[in-house]
Amino acid sequence: MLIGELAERAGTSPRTLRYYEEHGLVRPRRDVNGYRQYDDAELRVVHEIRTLLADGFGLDDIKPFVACLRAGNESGHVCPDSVAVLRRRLAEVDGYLAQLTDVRQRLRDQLSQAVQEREIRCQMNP
Amino acid sequence: MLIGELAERAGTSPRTLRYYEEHGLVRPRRDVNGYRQYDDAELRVVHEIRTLLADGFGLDDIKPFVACLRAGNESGHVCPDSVAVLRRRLAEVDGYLAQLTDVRQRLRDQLSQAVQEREIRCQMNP
DNA sequence: CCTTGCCTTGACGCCGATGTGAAGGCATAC
DNA sequence: GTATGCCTTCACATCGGCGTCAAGGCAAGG
Repeated sequence: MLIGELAERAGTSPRTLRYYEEHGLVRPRRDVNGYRQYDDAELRVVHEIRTLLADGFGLDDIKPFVACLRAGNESGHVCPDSVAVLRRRLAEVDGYLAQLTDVRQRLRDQLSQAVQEREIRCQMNP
Repeated sequence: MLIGELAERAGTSPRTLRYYEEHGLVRPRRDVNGYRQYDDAELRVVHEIRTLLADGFGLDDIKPFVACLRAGNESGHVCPDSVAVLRRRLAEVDGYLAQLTDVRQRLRDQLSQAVQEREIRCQMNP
């Protein structure tokens, strides 16, 4: 499978696949041409990468998951390193959630306060 | 008040204040030197900017709030434009919260699944 | 006069995952 | 031969809120 085909099958671009390779996440063989040649297992790997990216992981965080898959495991998140990353990310997400919840509360407060100010002003200029 | 003093009083840096000015958020007079000269009201403005930034607003979003303050209002979020931005941002934050909540759920699922796999493997290799 | 310490403008660096060319090689079909 | 459509590497652009030099002006005190 050439890079274009894998890109299409994975719903991404050749540029992106080369970027993953540059960061050691994907390792194609090379044809006599110099063309990258991927086997079917790489599709699974790329899907894993994309899913984790969508969940907010960085490429560095994703490495253990890929290694775990390559080690023959059915899923990438059963290995100790993956679990460590999962825990770290979970803590991060909890932090963001707390922050966002605070922000949301402040926003609501400010909105309702703004509305009140308006009502007061309307009573003053009837 | 010179830029260094305002920066210190606002808990930020001269570079940052110049950046705000570049984006039309702060408008100092100029001394004969060419030095920026700020009056005390600007401290309030800078505080508003910093608070909103901390709540995730971009500099463009903040403009209406500053304008509202300059228009003589006691708080920057009572003007219609500010309220519009507040609403938009609230919707955004709700979106992020939903997303993060999903991610969090997936993370927890993957973690518990990983733990289960482990237990199974331990039973197999006692 | 020289140092110190403020100020000025201008411009590049960062971070991360990609887009977007440029310039060229290879393969297949006409 | 040439048109098409893959592929290759190299390298700059994006977004935002600054940090961080660089090179220089101005003020005040020794």
